[in-house]
Amino acid sequence: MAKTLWISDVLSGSCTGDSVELKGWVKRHRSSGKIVFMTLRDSTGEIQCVAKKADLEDLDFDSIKNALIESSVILKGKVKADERAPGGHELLITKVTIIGEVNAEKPFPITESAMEDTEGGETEFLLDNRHLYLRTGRMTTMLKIRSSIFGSIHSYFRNRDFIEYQAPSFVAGAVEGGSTLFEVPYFGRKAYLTQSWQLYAEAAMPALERLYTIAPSFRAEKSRTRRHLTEFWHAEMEIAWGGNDEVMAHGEALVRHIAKNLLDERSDELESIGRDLNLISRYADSKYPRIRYDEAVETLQGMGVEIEWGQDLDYSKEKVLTKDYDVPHFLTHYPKIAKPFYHRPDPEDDKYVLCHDLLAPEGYGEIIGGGERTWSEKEILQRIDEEGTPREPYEFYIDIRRYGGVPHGGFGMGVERVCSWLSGADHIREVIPFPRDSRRVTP
RNA sequence: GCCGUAUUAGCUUAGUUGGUGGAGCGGCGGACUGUUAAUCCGCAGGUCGCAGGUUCGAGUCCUGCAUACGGCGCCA
Repeated sequence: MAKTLWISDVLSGSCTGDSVELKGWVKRHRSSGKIVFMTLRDSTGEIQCVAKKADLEDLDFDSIKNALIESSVILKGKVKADERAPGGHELLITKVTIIGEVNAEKPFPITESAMEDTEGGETEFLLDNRHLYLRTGRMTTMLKIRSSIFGSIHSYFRNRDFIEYQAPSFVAGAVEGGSTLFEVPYFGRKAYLTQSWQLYAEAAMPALERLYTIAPSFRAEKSRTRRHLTEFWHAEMEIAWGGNDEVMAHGEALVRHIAKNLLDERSDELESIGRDLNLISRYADSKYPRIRYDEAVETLQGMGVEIEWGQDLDYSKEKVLTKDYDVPHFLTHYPKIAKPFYHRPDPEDDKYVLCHDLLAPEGYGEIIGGGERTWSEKEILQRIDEEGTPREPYEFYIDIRRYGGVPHGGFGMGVERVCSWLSGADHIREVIPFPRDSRRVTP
């Protein structure tokens, strides 16, 4: 039963003239009485198959003529090069085996009309039928792009002697603000789903020195935007003996590595969804500029945008700011009052912290947040007290500083945000198989 | 939490100043030996989101509710 021949093999021309067996699903289908044209798809592509009544037994002819969309079939036949076939090759069918029938009373619900571009992304119907929508061309392409990006993250870090390291998903305390924690019952106590690997990564930093992960993070944000999910995949790294600049250099190199690999591995897929490859080349080859928070605020004020020093830069301001950039850029040195305690104050001016965000162009916004950590015991206690944060839940975190603290830092990258940006998706939901947001946990 | 928009057949939708809800796709039946989202003929399929109200009469006007989608704050 194992499958050894894929549609992409046939389309490449390597078996033209051969008698072959193809396994796949019926994508489309048109018949003219004594001839049937059907499009067979598998994970690698689609090919036109032709059944002529004279070439096969009546039973086989009828079964392929009546096979509904998404029926699974095994077709035997001869591969022929033919200019009239989309893709240049077709299969002349001689034998048909229907493996999984589709019932006419409940035909495949995802029709062309259901996938017509309705304003601003996917309809409720497609979201409800996500389990079936996955097998359509656009979703299949997105999943391949996503896989390439995950692979690139692993190869970037592993090629540089980073150790992959896992943190728990059940945690007792917050990384970000407490309001965005998912609370789960835990044998009579309360636990939370993790928002970030970071605090646990810092614990392993003295052991491994260079570490990374790709894992889900959970944020109970009610945000309904094209860049938010409640469950997203988080690529995070942490390095010992490094500061903000080193971490930023890794962030830039990682993103460029992802863009370059994506061009190498998935150019066809990018083009099939209408993505301009020149943009991806530019992201792969350019340096990413770095600007300080103060400069950004001045620029915005110069443009007449209402913003006061100390205020965080929200999405609308990011958009104004990134309008004139055609590559990602870093925003650094935010005011201390806008950031949590684990960001290290700048020794040259402690109004600021040593941090950075990487903002993607084309209006996609923040894809990376990172920086240097507050690494001495004295400084971390001071920062926690300044913020009015209770010490107790962070005792283990403070301990790390009590036993040979060293300068260190890291970043977190929203993998779906990167996928969404590089693929040019309208909505972050398009790049994850089963998206989770504040209103949807099904299917 | 806030603001906005929508809800008509399995899907995408039309529906005028209130007067017996139309179409395309998909499905079923038929014709057709080179189609490209094939074409042509026919058939089935609707508590117009739910509950009230106004009216001789409501898909259409009003009120409430539900659900969804879009956006904001926050963030990756």
